[in-house]
Amino acid sequence: MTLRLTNTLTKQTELFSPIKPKQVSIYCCGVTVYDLCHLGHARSYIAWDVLRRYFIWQGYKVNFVQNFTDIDDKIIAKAQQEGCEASEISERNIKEFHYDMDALGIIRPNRMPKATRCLHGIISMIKTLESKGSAYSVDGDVYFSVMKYADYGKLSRRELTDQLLNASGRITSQEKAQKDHPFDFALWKKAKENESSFDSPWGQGRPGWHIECSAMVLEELGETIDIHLGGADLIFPHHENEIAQSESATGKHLANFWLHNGMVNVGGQKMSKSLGNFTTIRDLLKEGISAMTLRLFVLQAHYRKPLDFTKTSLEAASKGWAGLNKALCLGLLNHEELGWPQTSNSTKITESDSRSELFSDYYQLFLDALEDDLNTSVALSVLFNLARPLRVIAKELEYGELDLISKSDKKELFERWKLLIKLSRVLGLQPEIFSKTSSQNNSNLQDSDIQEAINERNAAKLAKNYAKADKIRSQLREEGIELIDKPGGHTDWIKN
RNA sequence: GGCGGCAUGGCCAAGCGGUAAGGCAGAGGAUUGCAAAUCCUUUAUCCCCAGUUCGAAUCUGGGUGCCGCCUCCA
Repeated sequence: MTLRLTNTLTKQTELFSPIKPKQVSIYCCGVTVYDLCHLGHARSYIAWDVLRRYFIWQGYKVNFVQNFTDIDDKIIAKAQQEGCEASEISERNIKEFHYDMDALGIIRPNRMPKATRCLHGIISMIKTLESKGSAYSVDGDVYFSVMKYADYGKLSRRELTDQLLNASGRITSQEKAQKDHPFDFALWKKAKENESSFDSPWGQGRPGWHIECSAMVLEELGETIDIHLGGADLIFPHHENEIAQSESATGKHLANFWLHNGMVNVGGQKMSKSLGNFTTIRDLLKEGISAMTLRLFVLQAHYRKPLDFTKTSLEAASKGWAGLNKALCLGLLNHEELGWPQTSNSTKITESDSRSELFSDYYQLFLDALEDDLNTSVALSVLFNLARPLRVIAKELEYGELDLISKSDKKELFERWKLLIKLSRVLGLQPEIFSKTSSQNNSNLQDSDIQEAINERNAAKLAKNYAKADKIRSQLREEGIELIDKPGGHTDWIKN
């Protein structure tokens, strides 16, 4: 295999080779659980889900760890606002996080440690850093000394002296006074009054933001891991600081590969909580945007590039998915007519049996695309090309022209469909079977009412009373019911 | 001020030196009483200028515009 990934550390697209053969250790920076996740989070975790599915597909044993930051200023602020414990806020949002990620079809990480449950490892690492002279404490706060780490800035490629101090305007004057160097950062923060806090050798307090990841990587995966993941906005300072801490503490490289995903933009600007221009995953799902549409939307762009979120682009993805889904559903809904074996809608990703001789060129294109730094745009184009003839069949089935398809064609089509299903699964795209009488029926009409209206319209059509027929049709349309006339006088309907 | 990214058809988006994937929209066609839905066909020389090369969207230099990061951030 020849997987190539763009490594932020070297700025090169490098051949990936794991520390242990056929095994890969991955750490992914998770969310701070103070609120619902938005589309930006979805993009990040969908991209990394595809990376993980690729490894599983290729027979790797993947150990994927992703943290929950369950204690921080915003969680504390929200708890005070709601008059509850910080843990209530974080536990609630962890549940919400799982709900959204499960809905998006993201495979759950093998382990999801919480910062507040890793205090032992965190404190022990801070002590190590203190003993090595990389950290110092000031009145209950502990800081990491950036000048003690020679390679500081190697990930984000910046010279501290060239940086605008306090560009974000978020540093307090107290902090400034305590620090030896302006870029020193907190490992442990002294608790303010009435704040959730934990015991430590430095008094009551809580861990700084960066240290939890360093401690968790060490505890869960070891000193050096294969891949470290996160959003591009974490490169500096978060990942830079993580490297400084971990490498100062262990003397080893933290991660061989650093991968960063690009941001989701809105009107050219980054989607973020602080700008208030975000759309939550929950809202999108509630609006009826399907999880697979969101996956397709995200995967149509390369993971490292910015992706602009607009209503139009989402609609385009939705329609694109509808077409792909039609092909994917073919073998599940119409296997009897086609004489195909019944296939379960399994979600399993396996390498075995997915290399069909008939369509090895598609297979190869797809594999090459993913191995080229996760080029999901090209991978998707393979899927669409694979799906096209299947969509034709779906249409012919609808019109009862099945006898036009020869037996050998049916067999070949089955191979094509099987490959499509399997490759789609690597991208996490699962067929979504909708019944027209879905529970989300928001119109007041019963199925029987609709059928009655259709009968009435068909009678009008036979009498060539088209004005009446069209009136019935437009009335139904206002209720969100779209009529589909089929040959032979039969009329089907779908709900928009 | 420093570091980094991006600029491809109406919109989104691949492309990594050999003459532009894919999705959406549009147009034409099949089908239809007309529609809708569906399927088929079809639409670009790649921000500007200068260079390297037999050949550049792709490399080099110079512009222009947009965005991200510089201690909340996926």
